[in-house]
Amino acid sequence: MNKTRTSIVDIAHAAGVSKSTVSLVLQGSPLVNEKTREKVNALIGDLGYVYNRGAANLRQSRSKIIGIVVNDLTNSFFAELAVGMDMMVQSAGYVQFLAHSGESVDRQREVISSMRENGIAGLILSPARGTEASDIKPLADSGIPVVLVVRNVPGAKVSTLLSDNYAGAKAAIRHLISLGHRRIAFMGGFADTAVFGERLRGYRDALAEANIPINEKFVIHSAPSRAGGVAAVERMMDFAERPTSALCLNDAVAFGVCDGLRSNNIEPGKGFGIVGFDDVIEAKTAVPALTTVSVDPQGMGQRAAQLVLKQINAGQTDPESIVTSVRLVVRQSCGAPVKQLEELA
Amino acid sequence: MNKTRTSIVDIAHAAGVSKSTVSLVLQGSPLVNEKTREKVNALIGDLGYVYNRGAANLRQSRSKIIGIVVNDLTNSFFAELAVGMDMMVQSAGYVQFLAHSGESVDRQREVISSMRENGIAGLILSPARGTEASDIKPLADSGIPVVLVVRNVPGAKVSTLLSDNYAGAKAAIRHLISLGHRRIAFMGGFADTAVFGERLRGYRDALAEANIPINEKFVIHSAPSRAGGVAAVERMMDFAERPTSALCLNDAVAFGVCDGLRSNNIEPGKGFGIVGFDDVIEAKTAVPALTTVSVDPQGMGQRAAQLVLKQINAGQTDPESIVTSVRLVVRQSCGAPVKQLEELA
DNA sequence: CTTTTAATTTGGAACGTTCCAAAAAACAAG
DNA sequence: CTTGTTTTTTGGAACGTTCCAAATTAAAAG
Repeated sequence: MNKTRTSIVDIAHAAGVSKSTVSLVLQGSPLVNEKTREKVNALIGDLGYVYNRGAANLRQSRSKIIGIVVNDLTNSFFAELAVGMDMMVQSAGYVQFLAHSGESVDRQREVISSMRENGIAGLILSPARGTEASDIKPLADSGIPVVLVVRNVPGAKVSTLLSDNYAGAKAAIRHLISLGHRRIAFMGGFADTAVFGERLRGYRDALAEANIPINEKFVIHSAPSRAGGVAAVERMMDFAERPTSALCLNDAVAFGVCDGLRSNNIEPGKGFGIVGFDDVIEAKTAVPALTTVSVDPQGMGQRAAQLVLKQINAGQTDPESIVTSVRLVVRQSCGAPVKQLEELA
Repeated sequence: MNKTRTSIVDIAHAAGVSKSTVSLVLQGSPLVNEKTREKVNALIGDLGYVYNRGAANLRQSRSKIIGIVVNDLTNSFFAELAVGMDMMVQSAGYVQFLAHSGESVDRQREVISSMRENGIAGLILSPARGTEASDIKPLADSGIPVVLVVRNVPGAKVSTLLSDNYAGAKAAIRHLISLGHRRIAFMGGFADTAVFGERLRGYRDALAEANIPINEKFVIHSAPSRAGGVAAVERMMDFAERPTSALCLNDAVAFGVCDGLRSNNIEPGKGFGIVGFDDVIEAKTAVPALTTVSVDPQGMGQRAAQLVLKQINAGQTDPESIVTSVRLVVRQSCGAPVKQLEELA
């Protein structure tokens, strides 16, 4: 109903002080006298004043807004990542523009440029497939800290926070080998992402280490989703010599593989060993509980937020590359007894 | 590297025109001469100018920012809801503050007040459990359109967009009855939410309609999550006379129920009929594919965004209450042949 | 070449803050 | 009562836009 929002000068007028004093009160300055502070604070409540952070941002030419762009919010791994960031960002007194690129680089470009116009202080980006260094260059050049999470972008000179995909995959394969498996597949994903490449490399190296020859047919490409997991199993059923177990690109694929096996009357975890990757929240409660490489997306989100906040506060700093460690959580789906392996650095 | 961001007056100076003219160009006004427009646009590219939307917002005292608060992003129903909103919001040229309240009203309050300080033009809220009318009153009073989605808040005089929980539950139960079930449970959820109440009411009425007496033991409360579904089954296994099927509060619970049945060696969809609610993306590909009441969260998100955008553009309008229709999607988990029932109003 | 009309351009105030240098007030010491 | 010190308060400029009324320029008409 108010024609015009009440401002700092309205309360200054009501309190019989200057707008500067009110401003001082607002920022909790120790310079102001206790009595005037009280008077002003009372008026703030009474007149229903709401602080205009936009005006402050303009004057100070810095904002308390962090941009977050996530490639796929409907994937629970990324949703949890976003939640982790959200926690950190909020508790640092910032707000976030959180957008979903849906794996579209065009969309991502639009969103980033819009965030830029709105004056973000930093950006956390979980890049869409196909993102190029040029997509983030202008931002970084203008001095806005950028942190890349989960996926890297070749050639980008910004900070990154990636999980140790190589070590995780290697640990998973070693475990399957220790259970006696020799015909081990790698399911899900396409060759165009760094994540896929690193995990596959871990798979290959672990097999080589155990002197198990690699059967290229056992690397089964498919969409990195639940449906992709089903598809991969269908493909596998045609093989003359079938694998006895599989490492999946991520948990979504692993669940799909379980589904696919069931519709072929194979009991996941009994007739076939499955290891996922990511340790999404449902991994624990699924039946069979999923053996998986735990990445702790929420924790990763928090670290990413901390990193960008640190860079914002420090002014410009050199890009930092962090690889977060990962651990294999052994549950039922690989057919092993339940126990937690210790953290592997 | 730039000490100071280049502004409208910098390019005005470079182009030898006034800042007003540049402003006109920026807003695509037809008043400006084609040649000057070109000159200005060229300079904008060359000098790497980026529009400062914050300054514009300040001057115009309206923004292009929409606040979205979601109670639980890690639940894929809400994640998809958010994605639907995101699409609509972006394509209308707005950006969004998207925050996750984690079902905490305190958190939600903080987040809303922070959004208010940052000058949102409208708010879409999927409220945390326990939200009260007073939590949104100040916003609504100051003329900012608010749209409540999925859950209602008693006493709040704002627009709402809810799905037809009652009709959906009723349709689901009728279907189970038509398949010959008589002992039907209702699993998941607690009595303190409106959604639970409405779905339960549909359950009761459908049973009453068929003259099936209601066994209060068959309403099994539990957390509205996958783990809650497992827990509900455990509870059920102790019953002397067990249900033969269940309507679950939502799909997450339904998946949990499948898990729980399997660990008791009951095959979901064969030994026990299950119907979910929401139709999340995995419902289709799960094994068995989940029979569920489809709510189309993404579509709902879009409609919510449209509604709030409409209200923003229309200035202040009266609150509007929309109930979105819902349809039963019959898949495998209830043991029926696959077919789609038509939309029920 | 003047007048009228239409097309373009332009200062400057305003939006709600912060920040600075400086003024005012309060207090203490001589 | 001065003077010096400390505490508190204060105008006014600035941030980067938009918007208005008015000025300037170009085109058309006479």
